[in-house]
Order: sequence, then C-alpha cells, then structure tokens
Amino acid sequence: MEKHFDPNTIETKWYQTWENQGYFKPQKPDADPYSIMIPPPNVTGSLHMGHAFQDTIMDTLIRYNRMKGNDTLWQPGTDHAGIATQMVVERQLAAQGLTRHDLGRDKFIEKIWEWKEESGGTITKQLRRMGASPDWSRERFTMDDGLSSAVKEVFVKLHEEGLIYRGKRLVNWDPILHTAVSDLEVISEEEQGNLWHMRYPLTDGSGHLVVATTRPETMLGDQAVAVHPDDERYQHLIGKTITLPLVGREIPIIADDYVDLEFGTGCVKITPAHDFNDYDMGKRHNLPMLNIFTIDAAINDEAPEKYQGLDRYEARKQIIADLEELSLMEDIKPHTLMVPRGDRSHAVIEPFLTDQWYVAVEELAKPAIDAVKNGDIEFVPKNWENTYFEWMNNIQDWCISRQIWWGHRIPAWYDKDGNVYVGRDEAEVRDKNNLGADIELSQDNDVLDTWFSSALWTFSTLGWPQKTPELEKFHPTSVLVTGFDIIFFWVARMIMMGLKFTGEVPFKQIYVHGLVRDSEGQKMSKSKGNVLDPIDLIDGIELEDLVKKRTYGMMQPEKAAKIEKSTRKQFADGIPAFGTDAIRFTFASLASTGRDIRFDLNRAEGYRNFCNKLWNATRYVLMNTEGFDTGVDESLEVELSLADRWITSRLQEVESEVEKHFAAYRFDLAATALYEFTWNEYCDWYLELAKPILNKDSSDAAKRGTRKTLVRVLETLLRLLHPIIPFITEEAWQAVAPLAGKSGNTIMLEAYPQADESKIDTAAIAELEWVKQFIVGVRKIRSEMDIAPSKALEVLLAGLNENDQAWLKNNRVYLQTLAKLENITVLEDETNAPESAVALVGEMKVLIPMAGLIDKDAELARLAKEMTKLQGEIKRLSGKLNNAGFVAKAPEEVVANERKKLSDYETALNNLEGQHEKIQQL
RNA sequence: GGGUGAUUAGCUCAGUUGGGAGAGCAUCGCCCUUACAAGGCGAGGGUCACUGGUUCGAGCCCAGUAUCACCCA
Repeated sequence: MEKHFDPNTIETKWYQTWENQGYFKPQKPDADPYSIMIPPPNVTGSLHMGHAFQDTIMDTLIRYNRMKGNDTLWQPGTDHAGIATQMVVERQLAAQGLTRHDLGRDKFIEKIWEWKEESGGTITKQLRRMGASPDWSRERFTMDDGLSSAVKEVFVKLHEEGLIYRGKRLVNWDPILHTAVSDLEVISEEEQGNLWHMRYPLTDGSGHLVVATTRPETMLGDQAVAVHPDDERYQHLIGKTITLPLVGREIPIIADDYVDLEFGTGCVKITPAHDFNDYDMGKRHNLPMLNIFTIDAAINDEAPEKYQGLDRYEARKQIIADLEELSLMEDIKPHTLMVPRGDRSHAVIEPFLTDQWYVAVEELAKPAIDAVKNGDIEFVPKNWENTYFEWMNNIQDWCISRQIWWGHRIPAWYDKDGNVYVGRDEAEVRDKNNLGADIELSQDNDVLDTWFSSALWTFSTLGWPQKTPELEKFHPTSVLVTGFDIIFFWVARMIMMGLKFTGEVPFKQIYVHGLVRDSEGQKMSKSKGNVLDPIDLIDGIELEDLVKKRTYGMMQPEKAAKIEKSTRKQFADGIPAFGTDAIRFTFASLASTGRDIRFDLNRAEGYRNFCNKLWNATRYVLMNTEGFDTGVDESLEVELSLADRWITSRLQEVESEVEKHFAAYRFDLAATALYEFTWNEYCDWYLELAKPILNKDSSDAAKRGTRKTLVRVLETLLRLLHPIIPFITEEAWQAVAPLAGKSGNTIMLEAYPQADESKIDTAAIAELEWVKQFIVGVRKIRSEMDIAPSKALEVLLAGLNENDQAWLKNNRVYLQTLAKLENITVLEDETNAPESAVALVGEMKVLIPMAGLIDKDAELARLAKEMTKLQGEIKRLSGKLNNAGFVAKAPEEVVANERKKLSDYETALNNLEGQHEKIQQL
C-alpha cells in the first residue's frame, strides 16, 4: 500500500472493478431476497446533500445484507419529474425568446428528450462517486416503455372500477405554468397584506353592509353575502339582497354557520368559483359558479368591460380606486394572511374551476391504513405512523391531470360530441366501443401527475404487469429509505397502489431520515447560498470556485454579495478533499433517528482522520506480517498472548454490538462502536501491546500467534467497516486477506463477521484491564509531574495480592514498554520505601521515587486533588447507603454494587491519606 | 388554532427495561517515541431549558411553562 492515503486514486479504481465484474447484481439465487428501490431522483437533476445522505444509508444496508449472504437487489432509476423538467427546458427556450407553444407539442417533447440525453447521466455518475452499488444493468426511467405500459394499465383498471373519474372542480391553478397542481404542491406562507372593508349597498336602498376581504378583486365574481345564522346584528338582513357595486348584479344575503362571527365584520362575500370555502358554500346554497379569471389570472370577459384583460393585481388596484371614489371603501387594515404559492413556479395559486381527472382515494386508503396498523408495514422511527394516519384519515381525492406536455399522456380519447373513452391505446378504444374509422377521436391533451408513475415504482421496475421472476422474488421490497417530506407525495401512494395492484405491501419497513441542514441548522438552498455539493466535499474545492458556484445564476442576484462574503469567511481556505469514505462515515455517524442533521465539516474532518488512521494501522500490520509466518498453516503451533486473547474477545463484543445497531437502523451507533474499537482499542492499545512481542525475542509460536491475531482481527475489522467505507476497506483488504488465509476476489462478497461467544475470554479482559490501569497510572504521574516522556522510570510496587503477583509476572514486558519503565521492583516491606509519588491499581500501590524528579509540593497537590474526588464520591455513596429506603427497596444487586464501590473508594482514600502524610513529614 | 420533534461540555451530538453524566471537534500542557503530527500521552470544562410531581433514587417516567424547528388548518 502507498505510504500516503489518497482516496481519489483508490476510489475510481475500485468502483470500476466492482461494476465491471458485475458484483452489484444479485448473486445468490437460492438465498433469501433483500431489496431496496432507490427513490428515483429527477433524471436531469444533480446530487445534493440529501441524496448523498440517503444513498449512503441505502448503500450501507445493501452492502451489509449482500455480505450477510442475501440475494440482494438495489434497483436504480430516475424520474421524469414532469413540471420540474419541463420548466428547465422552457427556461432554455425563453432565453431564445421562445415559448413551448412556438415549437408545438411534438417538437417540444423532442427537445426535452434531447435535454434528458444530454444531462441525464449527471446524477448517476455522481451516485457512482458516492460508491453506491445498485444493479446498474436494471436501471429504469419512469417514461421507459415498460413503465409507461404499467401506468396505462393502472389508469385503465382504476377507471373501469370507477376509481378514476373526470370532473369539473375547483383546483389549485398555477397561472404561470398553466396547470392544475395537487394540494401537496402548494406551499402556504404568511405574508403581509390588507383586510379591505367594503360597503355593499342593500338593493332596497335601506343602507349598506360591510364585508371584509383580503382579495377585493374577486368581488367581480361574488354571488352572495353570508352571515352567521345566530348573528343578532344581521338577522333582519337575511333573505334581502344587495346590489354588487361596480357590477350591478343583485345577489342574496344568506345565512351559513361556516361564517366566523369574530372575523372582520361578520359579513363574508361569497365567490364560489375562486375560493375553496366559498365553493362549498356555493354548492350548499345552489349559487352560480362564475369564473372571472383567464388561465393567466387576468380578468376575463365575464366581468364589466372596464376590468377585462387586467391582471388580477392591476384589477385589484383599479377596483379599490373605484370603490374609494364611490365612498364604498370603509376601512383598510393591515393583515397577515396565508398566501398559497406553487412549489415549482412560486406563483400565487388561484383556485380555478376546470375539468380534471381524479383518483377516488378513500377506498384505496383503507387497506393502506390497515397495512400500517396491523404491522405489515412498519415505520422507523415509529412516531411517523401518527403523521401517516392523520393524513390518510383526511385524504382528499387526488387530482392527477396536469396541463403540461412532459409526462404520461392520459389514455383517454374524445369524440366530437365530447364523449370520453378510456383504453390502453386508440385501437383498443375503437375496438371496445365499436367506433368505426370514420369517427374522429382526439386524445386528451393532459398528462399525469409525476407521482402517478412513481407510485408504481416498486413493481413497475420489476416488470409488472408481467409476472416476471424478479417481481416474484424481490417484491415486496425489504425497506424504503426516504425523507419525511415525501411521505404523502410518494410513500402513501405507493402503499395504496402496491396493495391494489400486487395484493401485497410495496415494502415491509420505511426508514424515515431527517433533512440535511447546514452547520447552523439552516435548510440548504441556492437562495441562501449555503449549499454544499457532496462531490466538492469528496474532491475538495478552491474558495474562488466555491464562491462562483454559490453566486452564479441566482434568482435574486442582489443576494450575491452577502453570500460571497459569508462564504469567504466560512471557507477561507476552500474545502479540502475528504474522500468518499470520510463523507459516508460522516453521514452514517450523524444518522440518528428522528431528527434533522446538521452537516458539520469538522466532523467530516475527524472521520477523514479516522480513515487515515485505519490506513496507517494497516500499513503497520503489513510491515510486520508480509513475508512472515502469519499462521495460515493451521498445523503449526500458535501461542496467543494476553493481548491477542483480549482483542479477540473485544472483537466479538463489537461484532454483536454492530449487528444490533444495524438491525435497529442506528447507523450512528454502529459507526461510533466501530470508530472506538478501531482507534481506542485496536490502534491505541493492541498495536502497542503487539510491538514488544514482535520486537523482543519471544518464541516463534508467540510471534506467530500475535501476527495471526494482528492480521485476522484487522481483516475482520475491514469487513465490519466495509458497508460504511467501501473503498479504503477494499484496498486494505486486498493486501491483508491473503495473510489471513482468505482468497476471495473482493471484500464486497465476503461474509459479514458474526460474533462467536466462545471466543470471549473474560479472564483476559480483566487481566488486560489491570495492565491498562497500571500503565495509565504511571503515565498520569509522568504527565502531571512534567517528567519527560523519554525518561525511563524506576517503579516500586507494594501491597500486592495474589492476582497482582500473577499478573505482574505475566505482563512485565507490556508494563515496561508501554509505561517506559527501567525497572519494576516489588517491595517486601513498604516502610523503607523512598519518598514516592503513588498510583493505585486496585489495592496495589505503584510507587515512583521522587528523588530528583518530582517536587514535593506538586505531589502533595496532586494527591489532595485525588483525595477530594474520592471524598466526594464517598460522601455521595454513604449518604445513599445510610438511606433506609434505598437499602430496603432497591434491588439487592444495586445495593451490593454500591457497597463494593464505597469500600473500594475508602481503601483508596486511606492509602492516599497515608501517602500524603508521609510526604508531608519529609 | 391543532399536531410532531427538539432543548445535555464552547460547537456537533450520543445516552430505551429510572441506579456512578459520555464521544468527536475545539481549548490547555508535554512529546516529531521509525504505522500515523490528518499523530501520541495527559488535563480542564456540564444546577442534563425551567417549575412541580411520582419514586429509596429522575438527563431518562408524568403534568405544566418557556424557547426553537417542522407539519397541518
């Protein structure tokens, strides 16, 4: 292995090998299946931090299960992302001064396909850089032929059952995109506006009433004024009419208990065609639905001529001015209101009356609710189930038609009389309905909501409606890994469609992860200028390039200066290259359940250092084992040292810990357990303990034992780490595996380590604990007393029990090397010991003679500090034990444990007090 | 207005049958000891948001309050 750890070279090398060798494909036809469907990213999109996080989790699960011997499929693919993709291409046309209408439907769609070919590979390339291991040979796109026929099949069947219908309803209309959007695609945000109080004169001339509205322009479509039936102020007006100002229409005053007595004046103007609540009220009272807007949200010719053609906000100004002129504007009060905007266009959404296609979801929702209730599908963490139920219980019919061009065109045809025929294609429609060639048919111009095709993703990618072997084997999938933001868009709809069309749940578990935020907890967004590109973290980026990237092509260019400034401040030296493994480890260790994660570069740096540590530890092991006998020949005698037995024991414990954490989707805890074992135990202690055995004249069997353990524990550790950090572990494993008697081609397909309880040697763990205490005790004195690390020390021991004597005999070499000791002498009689600093190992005293090394006052201070600590503990424990309630009610085990601790502390304090006194007398 | 989650060391976060407050980073001291200075060895640092309750015992359970975030209306 290279002396220097350079992630880039090993990453590209290994990824190509893996993919070329076909390692990502399902390998074990006879084994149990494990499958995950990737949430398909936008085909023309690029990888953001959320993807990188999610993909790390999925790839870790996939690699883990593949190594565990399952027949493992990670299904990749991309989504056509109707509106989003169409918008990108429309923007490109706009730059040339063109609209999609200038091109026409076919030409425009052709342009989008061109754009898809051009930019479609970006995100899959980036996925590869992340080390993701999906079966690329099975890559799918939501507009592939196979998936498109699944879409038609589902549409036709639902229509046959009456679960898809066409209707004129009030929808969320995006006046910029000229399409309906679903409730979920509308984001309501608080904005400052006004509450206009307008006078509506009574037709009989007996006065006026005052209505309050946030949208004065909609008055052109008013069909009534409503008051609360119990409102005493207006009882006498119910049943009368008013004459609508500026329009002259006579409209009734009605009573409806929807009206809020407290809001505004208690009188509400009713515009059934332009407000969802008014729409319902209009239906209750049989009011006419008068649409006053064009598809651009300008005033149409239903309104008085004066206002026709005005944009809604122009019309508002004019209407306010006109009312003021007529003295009909009573009051204008500032008011905070919720403004609905389209999540793509950011345009203010207009409730608008149009013909649309709907899915009747109530019947589909019931089994979908049951599947979660009865445990067929399990959310991780569980609390998301509440959110799911809340939404599913209040679910509204799903508007699935979109007035755009990019997507699955609705398989419905119309004849000249407006009759609708649904079928898989025109031929089928003609055939089924006996429509001769002379009858002209035209296909519906609308396309389906993108989420309609992604709702079928788990089974359409496996070949449904055909009964393919893949569908048979890999459906239902094992787990869905997703963010909470698309539980309703996608997850719920997949469950409904999956149950309906395959008769089984689409996945058994749903792992819901949090959002990736910046280190301040802010959402990452282009407009905030705090976006990090995962690829930049892997490869590094110069400050100037980062600034350019963050300020280029902004929607609000005025923010650029501020963003540049904060970027220069936060990343004065740019971003260093951390490598894929470090970024993956960072994501894994931040992936605790149930909360968003703040991405902190400092953590990434820490885990890059971890990779470096692993690299160097491997190099050290190789230096000491390559070309030596590592015990591959099992017939040769092997002697295992205390350290060998200890690290092997600890390895088993870590293995079962990691297994437990993976089963619970606690990637953070798994990562931490592996980090700590690798660094704090294997590197800091075991490698150091192995040195004296390899360097001093121990027996061949002992050296063989230690080399064998060195290599085998490392080889196992690499396999344990592989699902999280695939590249460095593969590179290291290639060199280490043969020395451990392994002959596979790739770590990817090796077995995941499993704990062997019989290898846990508790005696070795206890003995090594003693060794560590001894060494740490000496190191502390050395450090606190400012003794040079290079100075070898003389130590004296007193108060040894049998264990101490035996363990000292076994472990002199460890103690001398790791604590840098010149000599260890056991005192028969402590009374003639020279003045010394003392460390306690249980009841044994480790004495370091002070002469010429240690200052008397310093040692007294050190002892006093230790004593204070002990006194505090003793006070706390004896207080507890003197509490009759505690002794009587706490479990015996707990009480015994506390007694033991108290007595240990008392002995220790006693020893230190004696020592303190002795030194003081000098 | 309804719901969910959060509040633990300077920062980012762990801490599930309630029983001695932890990690990484940052800080301080010593050390270039031939795997690693992206390192080694040590050290300091917290009324676990607040108030009350349950309990022999609460970071953990219950009730309430505050602040923040998100979802829904």
